[in-house]
Amino acid sequence: MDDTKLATGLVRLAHLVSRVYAEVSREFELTPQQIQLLCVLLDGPTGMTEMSRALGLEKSSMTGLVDRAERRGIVVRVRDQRDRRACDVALTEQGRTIAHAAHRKVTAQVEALVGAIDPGDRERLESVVTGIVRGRDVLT
Amino acid sequence: MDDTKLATGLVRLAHLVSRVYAEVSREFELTPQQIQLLCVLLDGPTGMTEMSRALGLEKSSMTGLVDRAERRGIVVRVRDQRDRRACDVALTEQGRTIAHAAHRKVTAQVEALVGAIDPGDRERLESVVTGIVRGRDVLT
DNA sequence: TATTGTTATACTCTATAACTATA
DNA sequence: TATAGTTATAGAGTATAACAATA
Repeated sequence: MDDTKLATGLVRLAHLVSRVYAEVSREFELTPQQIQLLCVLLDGPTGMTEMSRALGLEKSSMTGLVDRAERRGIVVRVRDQRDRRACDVALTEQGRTIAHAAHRKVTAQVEALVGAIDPGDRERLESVVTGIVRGRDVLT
Repeated sequence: MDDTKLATGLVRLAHLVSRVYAEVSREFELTPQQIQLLCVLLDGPTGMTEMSRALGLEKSSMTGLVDRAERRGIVVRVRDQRDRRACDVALTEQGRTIAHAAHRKVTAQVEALVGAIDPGDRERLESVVTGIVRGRDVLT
């Protein structure tokens, strides 16, 4: 009974997925973090504080990340009218296009990684992975 | 038939694992990359070129990574006697201790993330995940 | 006073290009 | 010439601490 075998496998699988993420990001000439930012913005929170929590970053790190993303024209800061300390981050049109395209590519490549597996296994794996992730992550 | 559900779940899982990795690394006052380096050295290649391939890094990035790891006393460069251009990187005693401890912690936390699942499912999943990862990754 | 976000600073990570030394 | 690794450089990511503006 090796209680760590599944965990070890999942860690390795996660590394493989990270590699895919990095490769796809490069195709768009962006960093993995910038792609991640775009994907969060697709259907996640938009405030700096909320996003830094979602991404597990300090607020000051968010500032820099958004600064650089803004310089690249993929997001814009929008001042919040109700609370003038706050701001929302919004995708530009280019940002949204890249977000969707990157998501599609990553998904396709990860799917290719998984390859052909028994449909029953697929369903089991899906439900386990979904169970693990549910409520713990905002990312795409 | 949603062909992207599993892939999306795996991407999210990868992010969660990265978070676990980052948190554990912090406990040891090392970066995720340094912990990864230690884990590769536990049973992977030891030459600079081989390792850079295993980690998906440029040789020059490896140089810096190993420089900093060496400064921290967790690895040492050992000159290769047969080929005097090359060097092996070896774990120090402290490095080996940290590598094992970090691996245990990461594994335990991911295992906790997985939670209780049917033993039959677990076995199936193990073999599926192992199949996906086999031959594609050296990391722990 | 508490919260939102930024600035200043220091380190780390990474890639590209040019290089040294050895094979 | 080809290979193993380093150096130089530039940009990106991150955290901590101190700060400004607003609530």
